[in-house]
Amino acid sequence: MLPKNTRRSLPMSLLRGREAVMSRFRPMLARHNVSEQQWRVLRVLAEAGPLDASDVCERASILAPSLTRIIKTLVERQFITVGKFKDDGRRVQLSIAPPGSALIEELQPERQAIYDEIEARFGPERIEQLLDLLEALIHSQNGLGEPASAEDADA
Amino acid sequence: MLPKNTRRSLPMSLLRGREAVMSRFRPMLARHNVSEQQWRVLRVLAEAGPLDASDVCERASILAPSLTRIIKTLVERQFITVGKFKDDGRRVQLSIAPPGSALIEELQPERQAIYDEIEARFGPERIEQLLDLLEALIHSQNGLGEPASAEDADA
DNA sequence: ATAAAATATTTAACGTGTTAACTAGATGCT
DNA sequence: AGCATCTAGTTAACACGTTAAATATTTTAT
Repeated sequence: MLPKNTRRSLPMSLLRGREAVMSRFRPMLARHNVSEQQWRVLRVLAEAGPLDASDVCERASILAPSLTRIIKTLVERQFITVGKFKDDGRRVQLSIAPPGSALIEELQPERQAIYDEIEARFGPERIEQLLDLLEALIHSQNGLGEPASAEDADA
Repeated sequence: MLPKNTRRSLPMSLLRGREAVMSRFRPMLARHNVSEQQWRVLRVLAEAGPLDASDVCERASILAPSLTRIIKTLVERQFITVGKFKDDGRRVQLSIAPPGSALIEELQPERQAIYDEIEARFGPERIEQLLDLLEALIHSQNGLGEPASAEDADA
């Protein structure tokens, strides 16, 4: 059956849930003039080393046109560097630069504190349950509506 | 402990989860030239009758500046009507108009089908679990970081 | 080798998210 | 009444989401 009201629907609840969590982190990011998405790009590059733009898009859940803009501002602020691959002139290699790493390290304690408070209020077990459910949800809906890539077939 | 990697974190998982669900509805909305947010406003007004702008913002999880723009386009397309309250010259009353109701009714079967497929893939029980967890998450984080309104005190 | 198809990224255009500042109308205080 | 304060909504400015189209490069097929 359809969700009767607007409040108990998957899209709305996921939106509100995300907002509830992000509202904790937003002030920290704002103080350092970094957007949510810029921060995700920095973290991905810090975690997974140099990557091409497509990989960053997928890992940070950012669309390519957005990433193009983000790259521009992060390079201007010297948080990342860009280079081209020798064997493929189309691809761009993104790497985190020292100021970028420094920012991540600087914010680490505050991130920790915020995450701890969220966990304390919601409960560590429920966080795990929620993450498991979300992962299952994502996988359950994978590769529908899209032209279906090769991997999804019956491998 | 902090989420080690970018994938298993609450903000990212909530974002991906929402995207997994919304990607099913987006083609339907696109075919009718209605944005996600415009659609939420229409549904809220259809469900809860005439409301002022603040109520719509809260129910549809849309910020006031966005709603101002959305109102403009929905009025132009005659999906809603606006009026002022007699007893309070600041407030705006929003009502759904016949073309708006018609659109909602027209899309109802397709919405149903999409929701059914999501449910079939993910499982009805897990949807309920997820909605319960999200509700708990939202309530657990309520009224933090904000100046703390009167109601939140110790009522 | 060359044209066609595929891939990686960018650009464009429009709508929304987000914060801050602004306007207008309502409330409260003296 | 008159002034400060609060509240509802709008405007402004900038960044991102989203789709479609464009560009450049690589791969595939002939």
